[in-house]
Amino acid sequence: MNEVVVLTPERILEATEEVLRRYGLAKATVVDVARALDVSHGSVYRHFPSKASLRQAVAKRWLDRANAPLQKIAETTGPAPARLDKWLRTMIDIKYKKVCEDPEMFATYLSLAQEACEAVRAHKERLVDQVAHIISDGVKQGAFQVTDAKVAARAVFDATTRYHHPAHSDEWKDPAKAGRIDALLGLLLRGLEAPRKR
Amino acid sequence: MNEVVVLTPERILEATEEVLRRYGLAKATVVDVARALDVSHGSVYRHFPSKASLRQAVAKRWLDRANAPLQKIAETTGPAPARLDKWLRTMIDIKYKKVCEDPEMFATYLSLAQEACEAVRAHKERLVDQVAHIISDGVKQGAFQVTDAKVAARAVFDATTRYHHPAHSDEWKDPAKAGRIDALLGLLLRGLEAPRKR
DNA sequence: TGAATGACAGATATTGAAATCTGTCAGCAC
DNA sequence: GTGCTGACAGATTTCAATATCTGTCATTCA
Repeated sequence: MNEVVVLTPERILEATEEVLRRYGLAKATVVDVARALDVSHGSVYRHFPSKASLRQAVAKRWLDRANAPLQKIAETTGPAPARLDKWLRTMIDIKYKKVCEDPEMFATYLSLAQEACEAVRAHKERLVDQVAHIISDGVKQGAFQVTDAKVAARAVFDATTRYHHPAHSDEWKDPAKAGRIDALLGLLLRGLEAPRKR
Repeated sequence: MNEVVVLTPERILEATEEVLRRYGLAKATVVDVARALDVSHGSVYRHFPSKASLRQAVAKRWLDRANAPLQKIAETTGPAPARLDKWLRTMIDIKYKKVCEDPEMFATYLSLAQEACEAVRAHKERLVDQVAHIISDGVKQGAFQVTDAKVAARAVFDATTRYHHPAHSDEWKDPAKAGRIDALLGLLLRGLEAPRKR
């Protein structure tokens, strides 16, 4: 009787994503998820204490997937300025591609993320740590002049908000975007490389 | 019979703001505005072609009021770096004070602004021009090393988005905010002052 | 004559009853 | 026992009728 696949959190999350894709955030119900898995909705509650926690788990998965490629770049070795440039452009690109490929699903994940703000906070923290790691390398290499890598990383992260924070996604189609990003990243890199005065 | 005050666009805008303050954006109707002025709602349509245009005019007034103190700073003379720092901190402060003093009204104006996106675009353009003006002065003074003041101004404006764009207003109460702003502005000023390589 | 009115049509918002959903739990099946 | 079911109470959402609002315009008034 092991032909019947066991109901795991993983399978539920998979089904939830599918249901969200199909019905959208507003219409997706726990009953729908259960129906997709061909179980009663009570069973879903055996694995997730509430609909909110199920949604949070979906959001977390999504954030983790977005994090992976950036983590890789952060761990590379080589000249820090080029790496930081690459990292920032990749982050911007990931978000941009997500919103272009499937704007509806992007909006869904966005609302989901707003509910799971603690997971988002942790995600941002990880990203800032990656930037701090690159900057720290840059200091060791003598390329960057920075007192506190973490503080500088946060400043760089803040400074690029406009190009990676979903709240601004409707401005990402601006044809002048590429040039503006070049100017911004150039300014930031110069700021990191410049000798400190204050 | 001149005791009866004439109905002017200005008076209508005044009354509209009052109605918005009282009833909130969702509940404020043209009929309410007319009632506040003790005229028929048809009369309001003699001065504004639609409810949307009335709202746009209110938004525009609001943006103009926010612009005035910044314009002053931009027109000051003196060392550009300090002026730029002052200008940016003032902009951040204006927004912060607005949201603290009356969060509800801030939210109202925010929604209003989203509808009047053309007016917002023009407002931002004015602000960037002010920054460009300061940067341009800095270049003349030999303090800044910048090829294109307007491009650099846009980069600075973009970089500070997190602290002046209303979409992030719920993060402005962060106790670490002051330090993060210091780090960000320091980074940007160093970037402007640093000799260009690229 | 030019500003204001108020009645009107169509669009939009409100409301309350009915339907659906969330979360719980006693009981069933393996 | 462990994992699932399905019926249930209370919360939430839907839907359609009802009310209100937006925008127009023929008419009134000074």
